[in-house]
Amino acid sequence: MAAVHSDVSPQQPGGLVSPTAQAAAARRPDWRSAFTAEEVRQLEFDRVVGWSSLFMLGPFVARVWPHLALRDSLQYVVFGAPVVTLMWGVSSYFPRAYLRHRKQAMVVCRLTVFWLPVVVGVAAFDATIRQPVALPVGGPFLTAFMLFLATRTWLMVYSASASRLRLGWHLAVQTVNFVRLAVWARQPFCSSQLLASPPLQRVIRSVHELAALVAAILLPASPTVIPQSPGARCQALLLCVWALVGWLAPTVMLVPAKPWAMAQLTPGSIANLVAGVTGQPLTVQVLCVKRLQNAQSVAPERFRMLLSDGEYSHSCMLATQLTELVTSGQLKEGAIIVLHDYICNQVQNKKVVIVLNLEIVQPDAEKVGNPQLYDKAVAAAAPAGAGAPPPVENGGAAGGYGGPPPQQQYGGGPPAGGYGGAPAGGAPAGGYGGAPPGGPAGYGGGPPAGAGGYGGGPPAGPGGYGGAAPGGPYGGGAPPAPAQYGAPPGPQYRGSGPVARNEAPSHIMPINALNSYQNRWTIKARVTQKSDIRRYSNARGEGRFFSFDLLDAQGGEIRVVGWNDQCDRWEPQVEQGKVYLISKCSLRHKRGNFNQTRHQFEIHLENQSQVELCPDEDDIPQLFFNFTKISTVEDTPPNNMVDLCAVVESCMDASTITRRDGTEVQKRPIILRDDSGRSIELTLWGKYVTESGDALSMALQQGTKPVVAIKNARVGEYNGKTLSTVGGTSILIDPLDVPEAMAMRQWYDSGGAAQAAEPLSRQGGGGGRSDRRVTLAQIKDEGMGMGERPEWVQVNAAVTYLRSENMYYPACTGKVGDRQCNKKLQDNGNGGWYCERCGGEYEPEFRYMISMTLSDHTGETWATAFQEQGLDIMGKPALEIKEMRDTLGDTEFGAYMSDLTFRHYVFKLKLASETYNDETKLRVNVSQVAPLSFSQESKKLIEQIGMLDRGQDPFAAPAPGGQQAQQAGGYGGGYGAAPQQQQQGGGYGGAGYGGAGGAQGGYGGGGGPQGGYGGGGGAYGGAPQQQQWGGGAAGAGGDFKTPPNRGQGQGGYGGAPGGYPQNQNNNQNQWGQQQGGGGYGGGGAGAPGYNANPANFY
DNA sequence: CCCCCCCC
Repeated sequence: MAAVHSDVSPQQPGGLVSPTAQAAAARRPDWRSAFTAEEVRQLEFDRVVGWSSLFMLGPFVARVWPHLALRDSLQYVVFGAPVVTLMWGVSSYFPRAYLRHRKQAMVVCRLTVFWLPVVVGVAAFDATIRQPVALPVGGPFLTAFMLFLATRTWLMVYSASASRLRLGWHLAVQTVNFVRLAVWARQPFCSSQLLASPPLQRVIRSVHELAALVAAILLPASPTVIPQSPGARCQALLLCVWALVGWLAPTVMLVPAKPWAMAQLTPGSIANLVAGVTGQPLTVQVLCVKRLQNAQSVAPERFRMLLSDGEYSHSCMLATQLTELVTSGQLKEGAIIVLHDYICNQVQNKKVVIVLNLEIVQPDAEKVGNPQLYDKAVAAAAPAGAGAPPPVENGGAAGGYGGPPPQQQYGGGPPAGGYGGAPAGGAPAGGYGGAPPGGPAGYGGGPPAGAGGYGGGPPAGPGGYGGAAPGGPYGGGAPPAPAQYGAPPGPQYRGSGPVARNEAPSHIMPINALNSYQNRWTIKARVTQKSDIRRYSNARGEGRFFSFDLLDAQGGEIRVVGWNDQCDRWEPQVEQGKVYLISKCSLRHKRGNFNQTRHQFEIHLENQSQVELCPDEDDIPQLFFNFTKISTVEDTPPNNMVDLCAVVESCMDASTITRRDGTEVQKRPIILRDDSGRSIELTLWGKYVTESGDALSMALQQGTKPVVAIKNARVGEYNGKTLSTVGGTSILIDPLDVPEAMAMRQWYDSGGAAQAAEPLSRQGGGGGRSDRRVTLAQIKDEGMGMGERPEWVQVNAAVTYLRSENMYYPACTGKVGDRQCNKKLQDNGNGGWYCERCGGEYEPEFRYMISMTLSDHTGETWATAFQEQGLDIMGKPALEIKEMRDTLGDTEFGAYMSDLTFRHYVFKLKLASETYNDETKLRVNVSQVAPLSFSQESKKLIEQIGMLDRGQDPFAAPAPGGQQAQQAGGYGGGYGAAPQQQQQGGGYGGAGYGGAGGAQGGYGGGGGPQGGYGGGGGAYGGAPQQQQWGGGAAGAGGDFKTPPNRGQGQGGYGGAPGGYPQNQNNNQNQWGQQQGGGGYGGGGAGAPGYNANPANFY
């Protein structure tokens, strides 16, 4: 029985109860007696619902909490806690107060309820699903999740409006929710690459925010309206619809992300490619892959592909950074690929398309259709004045996701509302971001009536976004020459009207599109790493330089180098982490192993170069990671760079190392482990010891094992595999915005810590030392050091004998290179010392070379200690020992020496084989002497005992490190994963085609997060089966059931006007021009393009 | 215009 609640007067909370009963109730613990049976029923009901909600919300909150930004958390606390408390909590503890304050509570609830889905749902949930683990069940699972969340919201809204639902209904929903939670809690995270895309997240957020706003405005503000009334119910229902729609929209978009991409080739792709229409991912088939014959032998290997959209084909170049896709066999003939990023350059009357980023959807497929070469088709068609395919704006905003099928007859003039893109702007939502008021009028009206059709001309498109787009280029029949744009206009251009004016800013190019065909460019990027000034001197003289690495919003990386004067000029100005506009520099092929960026070029600063600080852009990630698991480092050749996300298991003490040139450097090894079941040693060098090492060891001392995200750690081969920091290494400790780090934390805290980790760096049984701890007997038994390479081990042993003969020698102080010669000098009899190696007389330095025996409980060995270690053992410089020996008597000196024996140390020994007189023997050199640390030794023993307990052999030799060298994946997956494309879409859409900026609109930087993905509440759907352009009107509120099938020409996807974000400076006139210029379609969907693992962006 | 990534 629903809705029995009647308003209770605040003045008479117990009005229905007699004073006697009230007094009795105050004395008695049972509060029920203070109320009527009806009230008691209501209160009992509220209590049950309240507690079950709390119980359910609790685990959810606990789970998403770590993923919430502070702002979101605060919102949750501010809005979420009161609603739960007021609505239900109070009713349990203070029923009377609850009744008295019920009205006020309802007001708070009502407001809060609008926020809850926004806060908990969008922020928290999006945060959790940014984890790029792609579960096969992700889609359906998310759908289920969304449904139930929506249902729950529904109930809350309903209740908040003073309506009542049967307890049974609540309980049923809660039960299902419990089940759902139980299932969900078992999954690492749900994931969808599509839903995880930043633009889509922004869109979803915007939808919710707008919906919340609308709901808040529509609902009456006075609490008196809230109690039972048909109006209140109606509002409640409206809210429920909103909740459902808000949640379902992303869900529906999510599920078919992949199937869409695979559905079929994008019609008109080739025409678009050649026309240089970018902004939408194009699904095409690779018909042929050929290596380019290159005149220069040094030039990198390049490939050419014949791409087909099923109807036409065109030859395109593959960017060299994608070469590996071909050489590794991933990209081959027949493959269905999605082009995410490409550029088209006019080179000597030929259109050269370079594919910068692609995704392989299907590695192998039957040839689709019978495509003809596009160039030939155009040539044949042009004279005839018909037939050649115009560039097709797929996913034109209103024009529908699939865009018109190429076979569509344009010539006959568009149907009413035709490609004018349907009044997309007319979507009620009006563009959630609060699209410019002029929006609908601007381009909604479709093409001018007099257009007389689209003219049937060959590619008319390019004229559009060149921006010149004079009113109505179509209709006239003569298409404007395709604009030479080379570089797509950047986000700056979006919606800013024609750009053929003088104040046109220079092109902001995606870094990945920089190429040697184009020298007027500007890039906008963040400095992710900056080097120190380095000085060098070589045959050509002395010089200095510095460099910094850039990352832009599309994930492109490139290094900038400044030499000499430019170094002096820019080094002080460029700051790590800041965003700059950079232009007028030169591009060179990158050389050498020092540049870890994924770009084939390097930017060099010149006299006229501009490096201009910009306000920060959230769109530009701080760092770009391409994480690998520790286990894969085993097969990574030395000197490769890897990015790792791992738990810091332990952190050793810092020590100072003397380099060969005598300079000193700090070193601090740490042990990393991850969920691949392996661990590895990472040596922090130099500044990393203090910058990161100190924080890490502090955290470890406090008992937490930090998670680190590391970019550019260098793989080394020493006792298995090790890692080192280099100048370009970045270490983030417990980064909140790196989902992988969150997942790693989650893994570690939920059982990962207890899992065994097999070390990739061969090392002792723990205690954090990097060399294996052995006994002297083991050295002999296992034949250590008898292989080709020396081995380093540690032993806990005592010096049992120090041979005093020849324990020091006169060493040559001459220089060999930058090191001291140290060869033994010959006494030439006249007080001089002669060096055979240096060929002259040198001052001697007495240095140690001590032969001694070491013993432990298992055996004994001879070993040699040189200068530094000798000093540690003898406690005095060799010269002093020499003087003692020369002056003291044998007995006294012998007593001094024997006093030095039977002291216990932890020795680091270098074991190597040595062949002398055809006899191969083990040579044992002491390379480090450390006094025994009893606590450390005890720890080690405890560990070893523990291993015995677990049935492991604490003395077992570790498995040899992987030796096989296999070229690491390099660009393959990682690169392809970067979402680089699309950025232009918004630009084109806005400027030229007059359509809404695509989803990408938001992506490109400058703004317009709302970039037109569909419009407000309902924009998504539409998808009526009409074969026309446009159809976008339907976008306003179509059904959400069926996603429009890409390529079938349904309208709808775009729907909304969103493309013109409000932060653009459009004025009405410009809109008008755009309408004229572009008219058809519009930017557009483009959503599927984002399934390119944007999770790598932070 | 071109630089070292360290140690046993």
